[in-house]
Amino acid sequence: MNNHTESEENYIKALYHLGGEGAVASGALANRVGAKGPSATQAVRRLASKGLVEVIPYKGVKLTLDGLTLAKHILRKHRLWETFLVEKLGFGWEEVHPIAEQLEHIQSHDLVEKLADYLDSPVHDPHGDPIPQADGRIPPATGKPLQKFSQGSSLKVVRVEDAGTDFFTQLDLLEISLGKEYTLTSVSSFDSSIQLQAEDGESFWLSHSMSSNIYAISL
Amino acid sequence: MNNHTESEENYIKALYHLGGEGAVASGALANRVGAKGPSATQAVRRLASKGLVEVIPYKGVKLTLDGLTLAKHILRKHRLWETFLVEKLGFGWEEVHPIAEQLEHIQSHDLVEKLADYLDSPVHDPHGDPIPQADGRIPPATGKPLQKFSQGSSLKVVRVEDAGTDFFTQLDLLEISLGKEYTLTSVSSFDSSIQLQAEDGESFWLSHSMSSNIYAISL
DNA sequence: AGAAAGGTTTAGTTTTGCCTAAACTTATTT
DNA sequence: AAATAAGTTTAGGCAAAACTAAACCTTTCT
Repeated sequence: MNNHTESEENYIKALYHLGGEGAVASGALANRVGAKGPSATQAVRRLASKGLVEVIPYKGVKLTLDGLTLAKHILRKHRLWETFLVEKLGFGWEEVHPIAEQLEHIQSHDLVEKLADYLDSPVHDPHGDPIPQADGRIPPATGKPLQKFSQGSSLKVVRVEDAGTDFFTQLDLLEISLGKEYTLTSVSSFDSSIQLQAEDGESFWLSHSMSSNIYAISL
Repeated sequence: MNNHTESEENYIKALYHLGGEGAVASGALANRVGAKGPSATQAVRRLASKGLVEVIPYKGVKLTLDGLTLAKHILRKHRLWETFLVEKLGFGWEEVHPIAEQLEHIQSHDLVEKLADYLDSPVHDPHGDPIPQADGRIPPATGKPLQKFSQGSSLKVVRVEDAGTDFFTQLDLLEISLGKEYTLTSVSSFDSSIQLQAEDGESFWLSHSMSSNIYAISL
């Protein structure tokens, strides 16, 4: 009951991302894993026979408790590896996802815990996403999107959504990174773009599509 | 031509271990990868169609140049990961092999080179085995087995064969590790066991089966 | 040289995991 | 309420990778 294929783990992960503890349509699932409908239906049957999901035909698929536990464990590994890649090996945050997708399937309880220790038991990964802990608990996701802040507020960037390579490149260009602090100096009522002022006084504009993927807490 | 399955890589690795650049019988190959004869025959056909091996039916299988390059690259990854697991994560040298067998299949050129940098471009892994370099060159395997040394010689342990968990446990018990220096004080002509004296003056006996798996250089 | 032994390959089956095309359910629209 | 659209599942293939049983080369022994 401890032995899962990479494909199975990918479906479990997708299910968790799409629905959490709730039900997911097979089409959406197929889409997420990059497969066609029938492949998902079939995969889901295999998962059901292992007790990892519950299916109501034509309605949706839902993780069981076992499936949920597995999903969180895989996510834990994924985010620990991402942390390792950025913190220790010096990768940029846009590069780590595909590599962590491979590393998350490595099976060794010892390895995961030794890696976590080595990284000083991190609670957030390089994107600011919470890392599920060994006991299955998940730290709360912090921050709210930038455009939820009102003009004049001081804020600290704590998380960014994984919105593709171009998004990350743009972040790097603007020298935005986790922990940086800004003041929201202006909000355009025309296109919802916002203006941030950095601590050094420099200020710049951010499009709506940029700011909606950047999360911050107010200071 | 850059995309290989885990199974394929395992056959390539086995081929390299068994025969290096020379030919290997399909039975021995099957044995090494833990499969039956027909599975090996079939796998070898797949490899041949990708240009990684040359087959002479009923005679043997041989790595092509491409196959050899791939084999060395996998071995490089394997030994770099073993080094990481021991040096950075604090694993014992008897624990790392099965984990490295999984990690060696991770595909990312960047990852391998960043890992090597992070480990300060090591030339030997935790067992003293040479790590193939990025250009494909392999540092010479150093040392000769302990029983090749004559009484009275001073030596330094530089390599141990992977002779199973019990062997490593025994090494740990005797506090033998790479880099340690000893004087060979005595050789039994009866059972070929030998006596070593450590730098602190402590001396102990080693059976033939222990000493034949320990390699050293003379000082 | 002929026969037995040993190892290798072929033949046919199984499981995972993907695909396309066709059938079937559910939801929406008129 | 019937028809159509949209989404889901079944049916039937295909490739990788393993297996057993049977056929086939090689080598070795008498």
